[in-house]
Amino acid sequence: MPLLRIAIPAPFYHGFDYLIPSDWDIGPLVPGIRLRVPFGKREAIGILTEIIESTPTLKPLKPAIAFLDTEPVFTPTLMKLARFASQYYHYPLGEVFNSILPGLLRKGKAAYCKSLPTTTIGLGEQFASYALNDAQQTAINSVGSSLSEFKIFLLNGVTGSGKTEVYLHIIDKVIKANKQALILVPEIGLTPQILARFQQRFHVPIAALHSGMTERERLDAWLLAKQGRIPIIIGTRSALFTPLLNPGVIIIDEEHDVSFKQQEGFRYHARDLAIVRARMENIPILLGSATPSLESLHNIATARYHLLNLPARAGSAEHPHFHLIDIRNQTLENGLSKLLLNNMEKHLAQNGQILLFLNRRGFAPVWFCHACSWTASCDRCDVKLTYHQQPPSLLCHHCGATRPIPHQCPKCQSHHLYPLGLGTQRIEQTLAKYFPNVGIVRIDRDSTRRKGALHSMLETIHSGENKILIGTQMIAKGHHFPEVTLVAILDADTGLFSADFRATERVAQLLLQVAGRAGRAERAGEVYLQTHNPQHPLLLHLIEHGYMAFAKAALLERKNADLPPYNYAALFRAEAVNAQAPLKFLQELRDLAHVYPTNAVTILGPVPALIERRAGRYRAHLLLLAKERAPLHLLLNQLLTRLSQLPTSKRIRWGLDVDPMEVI
DNA sequence: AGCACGCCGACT
DNA sequence: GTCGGCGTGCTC
Repeated sequence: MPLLRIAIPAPFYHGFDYLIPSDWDIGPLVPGIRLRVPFGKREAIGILTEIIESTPTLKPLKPAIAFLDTEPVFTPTLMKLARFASQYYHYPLGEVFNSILPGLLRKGKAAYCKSLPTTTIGLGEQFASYALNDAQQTAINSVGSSLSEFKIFLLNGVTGSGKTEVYLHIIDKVIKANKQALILVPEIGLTPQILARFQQRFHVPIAALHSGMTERERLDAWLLAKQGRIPIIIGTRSALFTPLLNPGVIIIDEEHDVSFKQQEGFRYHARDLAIVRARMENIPILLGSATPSLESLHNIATARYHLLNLPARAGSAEHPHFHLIDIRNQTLENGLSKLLLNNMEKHLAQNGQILLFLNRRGFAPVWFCHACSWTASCDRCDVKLTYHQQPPSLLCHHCGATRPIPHQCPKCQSHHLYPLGLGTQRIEQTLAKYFPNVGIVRIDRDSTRRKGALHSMLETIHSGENKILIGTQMIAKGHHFPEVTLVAILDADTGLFSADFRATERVAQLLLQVAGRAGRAERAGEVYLQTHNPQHPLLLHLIEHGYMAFAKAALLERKNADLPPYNYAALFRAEAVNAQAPLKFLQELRDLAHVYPTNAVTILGPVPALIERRAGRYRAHLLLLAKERAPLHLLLNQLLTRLSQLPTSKRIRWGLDVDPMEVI
C-alpha cells in the first residue's frame, strides 16, 4: 500500500509519512503538490516529496486530510533545488519549501491565476540603434553560443563599461529562442530606472518582483512564470525561486553584493544557489560586477568560471582618479578638511555637483560628558547611543530604542554634555553654514523614511535643484549621478581595522561603488578620500593599482590565513537572555564534536559576538573551517542529529550559517 | 515552530 | 478558591 512522505514546515530534518485515504484518486498524488495533514494537535500544509512503499516509523500513521493541487506547485528543478538547499544549508526541507512558496500558496489558497499579466508590456525598441564595442560583442557571443549548456561567466566591468547593454542583448537572444531570462539584482538595485530600461527595450511581459508587491501580484507572477508566459523576470534574492517553464539564462547583477545572502532563518546565498540551479537547468549563468567577490575571482583562477572583461569605454578613466587626503593633525571643520572644502568650492563654481559619502546616520555617534567622559549607551545593547537632532533624541542603531537627551550627566551631574563625532545630519548642518546659497540634500534611512521621499530627493539632484548630496550606504547602489564631478569619502577608515575577515573586501567594494556613482563615461569624477591611514596597504593598492590588484593581494592574505575561499566555513550562532547560556551551549556543541573526531575540520571558539549584547540578548559564535566540503558537512550532520539532546539547547535560540558573510 | 499539559504565584 | 506564568514534551 503506497504511503505519502511529506515535508512539513517545522524544525525537523526528516519527512513525515501519511496514509492515503481509501477513497482518493491516486492520479494527482505526484511530488510537488500541497497536502493538508494532521500534525500533532493541529493541521499543517506540507509538500509531497515521495510516494513510498513502507515507513520506518513505528507509530501508527494518520491519513492525509486533503490535497490542494492537482499538479505540482514546483517545477521538477525547483524540487531538486529545494532538496539540495536543504542539505547544503542544513535547513529543514519543509521550511525551505515554505520560504520559497508565495505567501498565498503557503496559506493554502488555490494555485490559480486570476489576472493576466499586470506587468507592463514595453515598446520593444530596435536593438540595432545601439553600438557595441568589441568587448561587449565578445561577451554577448560567448554567452550566446552557450545558450543550451551550463557554463558560468563572470562579466567584469567598471561603471559605464556597458554591462547592462550586454545583459539586454543576451536576454534578447534568449527570448527570441522562446526561453525565459531570470535576472537577480541587489536589494536596493531594483530601481524604477532599471525597470524602465528593460521595458523600453522588450516588447514582452516583464515581472518585476519587489517588496512593494501585494501577495496576489506575487502569486500571479509566480504562476505565469511557471506557465512560461512571462519571458523576463527581474527581482531580488528570493526571485531565484521563481518557477520557469523554459529557462534560458540566469543573470546576477552586482554578484558581490551581500544582500544576495539571506541573513536569518534559511540562510541561503542566491548567487550560489543560482549556479546550482543553472547546472540543473543546463543553462548559462552570467555574474556581473565591477568589483567581483574574492570567491568569484578565485573561481576564475581555478577555471571554474569564464572571465569576460569589459574595458572602460574610450575616453574614460579605467578607474576613477583617487586623491588621498591625509587628515592626521589637521583641523577639520566638522569632519571636512580645508583641502576638500576648497575643492568643493572649485567644483561648485564650475557648476559641478558634489557627492559626499559618510556611512553614519544621525548627528553624532556619541553623547559625551566633558567633565567625566561619561557616554550615553543603550540599556539593551553593548553600543553607544547615536545623537539625533531631528527629531532630538538618543537612538540605538542596533535595537531601535530611543531615549530623551539628558542635559545633565547622570554620573557627575555636570551640564557640559555635547555630541561627539560625525554623522550625516551634522555634515548637512556644517555644509549649510559653509555654502548658504547652495542646495543641499541628505539621503539616509532617516530622511527617506516617508514613502516616495527617496525618489523625490534623487530628483532634486537630477534636476540640478540641489548641488550637494550627503548620504550613507543608501546612495552607493543603483543610482547614478551624471553631473557629479566630485565625490568625497569623508571617513575612508571605517572598516579598515574590523575584526571580520571580509571587512577589507567590503571596504574596497564600497569605495569603488561610491566612486563609480559620479560622472559620465567621458568625464569621470574626481574622488577624494579623507583618511588617517594614508599608508594603509589596502588603500594604496586600491587607488594606485585598482581593484584587481587589491583582490590579488587580498586573496593571498586569505590563503595564508586559511580563510574562505581557501577554506569552507560554517558558523553556529547562539543567543539568549542569560549571559552565559550561549557560550555554554556552544561549548557543549564543541565537546559533542569530540565524539566525531576528524582532522579535516578546525573548530574555533566559542567566542562572544563582537557586540555581545543586542536587544537584551547575549550572543556567541562557534566557527568551523575545513579544506574540503564533505568532512565539514558530515560533521554538521552529525552535530545536528544530536544537538537537540544537549542540556542547554532548549534555553537557546541558535542557528547554523553555512558560508557566513559575517563571522563577528 | 505551534500546541497542550503541568505545576507554582497573585487576584476576584 | 481560580487565572496564568512559561518549562517540558511531542508532532508521521
